[in-house]
Amino acid sequence: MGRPTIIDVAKAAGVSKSTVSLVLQNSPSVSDSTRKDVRRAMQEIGYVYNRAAANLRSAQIGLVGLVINDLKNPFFTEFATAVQMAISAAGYATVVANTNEDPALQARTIAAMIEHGVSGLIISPVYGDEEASFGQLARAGIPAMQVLRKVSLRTDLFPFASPDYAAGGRLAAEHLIASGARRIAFVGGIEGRSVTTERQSGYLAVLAEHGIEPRLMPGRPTRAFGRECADRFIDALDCDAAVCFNDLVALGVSSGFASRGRVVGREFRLVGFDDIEEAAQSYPPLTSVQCDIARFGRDMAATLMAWLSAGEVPAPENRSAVKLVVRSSSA
Amino acid sequence: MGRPTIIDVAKAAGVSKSTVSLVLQNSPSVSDSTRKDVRRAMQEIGYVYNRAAANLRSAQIGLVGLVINDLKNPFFTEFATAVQMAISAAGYATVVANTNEDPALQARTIAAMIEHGVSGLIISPVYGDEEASFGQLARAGIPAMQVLRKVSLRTDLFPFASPDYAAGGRLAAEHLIASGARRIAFVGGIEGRSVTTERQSGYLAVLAEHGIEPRLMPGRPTRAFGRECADRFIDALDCDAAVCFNDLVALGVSSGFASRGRVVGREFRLVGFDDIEEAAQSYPPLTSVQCDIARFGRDMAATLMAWLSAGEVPAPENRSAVKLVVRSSSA
DNA sequence: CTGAAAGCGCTTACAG
DNA sequence: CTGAAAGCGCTTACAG
Repeated sequence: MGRPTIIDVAKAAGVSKSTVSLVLQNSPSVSDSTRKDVRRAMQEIGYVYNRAAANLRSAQIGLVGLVINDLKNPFFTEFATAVQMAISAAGYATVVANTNEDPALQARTIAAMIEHGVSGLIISPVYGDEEASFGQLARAGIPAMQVLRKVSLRTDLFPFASPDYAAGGRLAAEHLIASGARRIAFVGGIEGRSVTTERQSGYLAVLAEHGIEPRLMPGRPTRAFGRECADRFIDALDCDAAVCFNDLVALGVSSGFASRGRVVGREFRLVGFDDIEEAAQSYPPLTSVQCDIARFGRDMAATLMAWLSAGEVPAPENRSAVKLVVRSSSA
Repeated sequence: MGRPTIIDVAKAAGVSKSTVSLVLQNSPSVSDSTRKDVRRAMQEIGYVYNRAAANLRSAQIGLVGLVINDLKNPFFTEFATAVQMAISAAGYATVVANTNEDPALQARTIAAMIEHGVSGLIISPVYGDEEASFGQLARAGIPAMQVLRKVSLRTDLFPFASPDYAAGGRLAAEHLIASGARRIAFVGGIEGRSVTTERQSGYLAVLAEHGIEPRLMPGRPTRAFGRECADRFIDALDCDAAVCFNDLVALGVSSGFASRGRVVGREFRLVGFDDIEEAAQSYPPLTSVQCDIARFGRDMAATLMAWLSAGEVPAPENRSAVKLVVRSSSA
């Protein structure tokens, strides 16, 4: 016989199904006693609201898509959980998917989310083939924000927001120079990608101002790459400090130093980027550019909600402030 | 005018809407030329399938809920991404939510997912008030698996699966004894919780067999607690080894030792639990009980799919094999 | 304050 | 192989 419907509730309560529907929507035009009867009937027969049926008739609201390029990276995990919890607190549900840096998977994921009727999306996109993913959204006319990485240039359609990476690069480099470092490398980040370019740009600008030669060591944003670089610093390169593309690389450098019996700090100053939770917990504690990613996630959720419910289109580009948290890895 | 519907497609292609529906379902009873006409019409007018409407009429399939107690913990992150990607590969969508160890939030989350019409759920539950969460599922008759933590005892309704924690505790303790350790602590895990009890039980059994006095140091499953314990080991306690509740605690102990200028290994042997990715990358590399959580996640996805689509009810309780990965933190 | 009717975009028998 | 009709569980005007 399946789940009870509003018709079953109406029968049990002795009213019409319209009245039940009004109760469901907390309409003020239902008398208190009727409301109570209906609510009781729902309890008794175990009624559950069918949101899909409701959405079919009325405007589609209530489902938001969250598409993340690498959900296993703690920086993105923290972002995604903050967004999801804020959206859920606002009464929306979230479909989350990890696209694993795979453009084809991202395109399929977005197609599936559109079919499932999401009202809007927040996308931390993969690099590559943006047309396959963003083209569908443009045609469907679904509000979508791109965050953390600017991949589509159509920021009129897909407003972009991220922490101010360039400013973070500046802060890191200035701090190292102020601490006395002079031979400063920039470690990690895949060449040509927007986030890499931006994080490097602040570093490059500061070094140029001080007449210091930059040393770029591009590479994957992983602990493993950081460990490799630690060996290069110890065996071959003449550096006294490094700004890392992210904290994972920095933690890799730090652990590489440890495995060679050395400790980053005064002799080799190290700065990470993102300030993931682990940065403060590792030994030595890691100096890092703090993006306050949980707060950023909550802001993005609020921005999308305002877009969906009040039609407030976000600014095409928005950069949030960052700051440097100094710990003993650089002092 | 809104999005095009199958009626618009039917008009554009010059067929009835039933035929369009059959094309959508890849029914063999539509001629190839008709199918082509219909597909072309869909392209031209920018039709997108409305899955909610389809589900309303046919059996509800296609949406699976994934409810996770602490999505920021890398162990659960790795589990959740494995499940989500396997489910998505099977053509289902996933609604994911982090319940943040909050029973009330878990109950609200599950209620919302039921309203959104999930066909089934995979739940790594929070401890406490299980009736509020599982009661709804029982009444709604929705297939749901509890994984990683056994919270509801109704395993007939909510089949339970997890790695074999007790066996993991055994392996860890046996390895330490075989390596020569004699004063072995068990560090972390909140007292009385099922996972703690199980992980401790293997350790306790092995120590009893060898006539060794156990030393339980219960506590939060975090890096911070691990660091605290490192100080206690160095300053006060007479121990030569520890089995940790999870890798986070173990990494905390290891980093606590490092901050005191010492390195875990021969002088103090350390074993973690879960074998998260970081275990192999940290210094010194961490010996850990490997649960192969990604594979476990894919298995759970397959089990739920089989339940939903073929009615194969999972066994009430299932434990998957674990193994010990020995690295230098214990040798 | 409440009821009867139409409709949201699909699928599902049932004819032809 | 294709079409006309009913129905999935709601909401939305419109009467009363």
